[in-house]
Amino acid sequence: MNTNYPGYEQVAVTVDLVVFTVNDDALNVMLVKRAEEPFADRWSLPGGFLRSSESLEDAALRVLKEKAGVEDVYVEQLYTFGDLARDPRARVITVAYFALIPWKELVSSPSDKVTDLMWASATRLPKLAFDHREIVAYAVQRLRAKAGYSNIVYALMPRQFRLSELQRMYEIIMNDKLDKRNFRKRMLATGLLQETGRKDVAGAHRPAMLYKFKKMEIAFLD
Amino acid sequence: MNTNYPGYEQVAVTVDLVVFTVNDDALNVMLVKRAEEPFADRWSLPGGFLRSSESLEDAALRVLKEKAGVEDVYVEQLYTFGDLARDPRARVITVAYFALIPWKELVSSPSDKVTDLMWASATRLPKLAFDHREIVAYAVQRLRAKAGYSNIVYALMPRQFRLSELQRMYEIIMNDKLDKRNFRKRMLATGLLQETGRKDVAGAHRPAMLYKFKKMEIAFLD
DNA sequence: GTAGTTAGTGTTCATATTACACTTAGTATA
DNA sequence: TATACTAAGTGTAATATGAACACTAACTAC
Repeated sequence: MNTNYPGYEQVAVTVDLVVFTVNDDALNVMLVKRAEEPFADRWSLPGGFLRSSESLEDAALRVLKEKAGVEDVYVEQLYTFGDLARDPRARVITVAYFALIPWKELVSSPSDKVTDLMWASATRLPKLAFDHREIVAYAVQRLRAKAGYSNIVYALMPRQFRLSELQRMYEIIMNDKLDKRNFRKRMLATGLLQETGRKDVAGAHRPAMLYKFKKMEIAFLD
Repeated sequence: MNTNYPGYEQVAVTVDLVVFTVNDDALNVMLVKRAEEPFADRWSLPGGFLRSSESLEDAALRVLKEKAGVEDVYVEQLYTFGDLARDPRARVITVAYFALIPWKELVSSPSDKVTDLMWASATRLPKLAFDHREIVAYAVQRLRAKAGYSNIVYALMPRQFRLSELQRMYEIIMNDKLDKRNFRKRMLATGLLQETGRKDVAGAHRPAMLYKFKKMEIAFLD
């Protein structure tokens, strides 16, 4: 790079991802096992160095594709962590992103090739490398806040779903029980849901109407 | 730095500040005139390169002290901008912060020495260097959102103030007119305000009670 | 055909938000 | 010293919002 700038000192930049999915009644975070020092063999967030030929967002999408094998999912910049001691070897700042992926998109993805990958409950994380525990905590906080005032939860749902599944999603993320009637009233009042006309016939009980989102955009509510 | 890391490529990191103050019935942003290329003589946000010996937050505070001559003001990380083309000379990503400073703290500060400095209305900015216009727009959006659900506006107020001044501050930031009675009811209901017992006697009218904040911390409301 | 399971539906009550107009306490000046 | 001027300060009624709450419907399994 051009080093004409005065005051320039070398700092490395990485991009780390907090990839959320909901499965097994829990909010799960994607972790990868580090192969190299520092923190070899320790679980960590998927990430990588920013290349000089790609934007931050491009880097985040690249990591997401490499590690999770997915594209076209919800990604948002979270925060930039730059404490001096966060990497014991060198000065590295990391731009953290978070991503939301419906579980169904993951089981069909080619990420099975990656062996040193796990999904850990966001509330029961193993020891993580660097300051990644702090990054996850921040991401959970952001996700909960946004679930409260936007329809961001959409990004975790499959294409069609029962209202009870949508309610369960909210309950898992917010870690709270919701009233069925009030929930349905509120959701339908947004005008963002559409009946598909199809019913799901799973189980020994009354079939449920399947819904989908009219648009996939994330919007502020109220 | 240690370059053992695989995949590392050189990227420079700067910190830029969107410093807000309210004066003259307008939300103003601090601008400095660039001395050097690129964008020499163009107005820009105050900023500087991240030094390898300081954290991101330290860098933001350093810039704030150098350019605005203030310490102990509200500072919050805004967003990190990293498009490829944002700096025509080299690959530079910038971690943007925004700061809130009561106007009264500025007039008494030694920043008068800095000559190439101006305060521009956030809605009537001159042409800015780099992608700084976009950064300001993002900061305004964040400030407005936070004014709606937190007491962040406190950070723009002097130590003592009339309720009508506080109302005016909200009106300027939100660009909206508020009802006097409802505003006072709501503010007093938060329990965060305290009468000082002193009245301000400015002008040919009934004197107003002066209030102060019980704590300076920024809190979420409701 | 009976038991089991989830889907689906309205109303009431409490709380929060909005709209709205007059009196009070001071200064300036005729 | 009375009158005009200005901003401070105050309450209530109407409306909208959010919370609590229980039964019937539709299907499968046995």
